[in-house]
Amino acid sequence: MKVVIDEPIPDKKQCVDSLRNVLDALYVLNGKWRLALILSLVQSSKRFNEIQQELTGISSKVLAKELKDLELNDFVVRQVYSTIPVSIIYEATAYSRTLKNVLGELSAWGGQHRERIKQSMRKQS
Amino acid sequence: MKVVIDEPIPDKKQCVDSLRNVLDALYVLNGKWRLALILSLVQSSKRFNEIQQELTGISSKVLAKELKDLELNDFVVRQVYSTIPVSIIYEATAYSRTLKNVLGELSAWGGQHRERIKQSMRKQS
DNA sequence: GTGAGTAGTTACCCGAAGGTAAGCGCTTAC
DNA sequence: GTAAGCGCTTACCTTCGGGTAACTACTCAC
Repeated sequence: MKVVIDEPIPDKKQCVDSLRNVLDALYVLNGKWRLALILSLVQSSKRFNEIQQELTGISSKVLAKELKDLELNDFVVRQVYSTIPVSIIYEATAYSRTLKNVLGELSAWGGQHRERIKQSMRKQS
Repeated sequence: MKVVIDEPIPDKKQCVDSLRNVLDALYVLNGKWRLALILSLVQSSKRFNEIQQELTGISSKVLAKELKDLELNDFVVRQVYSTIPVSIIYEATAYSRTLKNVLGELSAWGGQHRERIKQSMRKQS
């Protein structure tokens, strides 16, 4: 590891790296519903219609597409249980659960963000 | 079958709340460049062209639009310094810095996600 | 005055994301 | 047999995020 003195900002490399990491993460996680869908399934496995009820507003078309994508990328498993009639349950994989901290922080931030918005609404009126 | 305590999952409310929080957070933070742009400016204030070089691939049009959006939402301040010629510096606000944990977790996850992808590439070849 | 740099704006275009609505194959309930 | 629920699929359409490229207005250096 050679240290080069002509780097004005000391930890520039770290900055560039973390930027790249975030860009890479966004590449997979980007989308209106994706992270929320993962969170929903991490909280508990669900069937198609249950998810659709929880994520109010998502259309069946988009949900089906998102589930397929997430299955391909190993975030979700589609389990078919041979009950009568068959139950189709979507389950989060262990890999989805590596997003636990991300989702936790995002939820915390989202909560305080909503509070902030409420405050600024009050001021305006 | 109706159980008297008709909440089967003990902390269901928490689940629904965190889901709503994530949805609310995504509403503001969603977009291909948004979070990366915020991170870049949290790391250090920059001028227009510097940002464009760091976020390789972003067009001037999209960058200008994103900066305007972020300024409106109080994530970024556009500072004009009357040097000769004037320097226009974009700075992250304190509110951007409340995203520190989110960005940290996202970066950490992005890093290990890239490793994982590399592994699976190797297996396939 | 010519070229380069800064900080954008404008016009045009494309593709993907996402919404709407309808339908399908299956089964169970009435 | 008819309706209703489940798990989707299909066709259609709209919106918008985003890319390209050209251009502007200003200043400085040569």
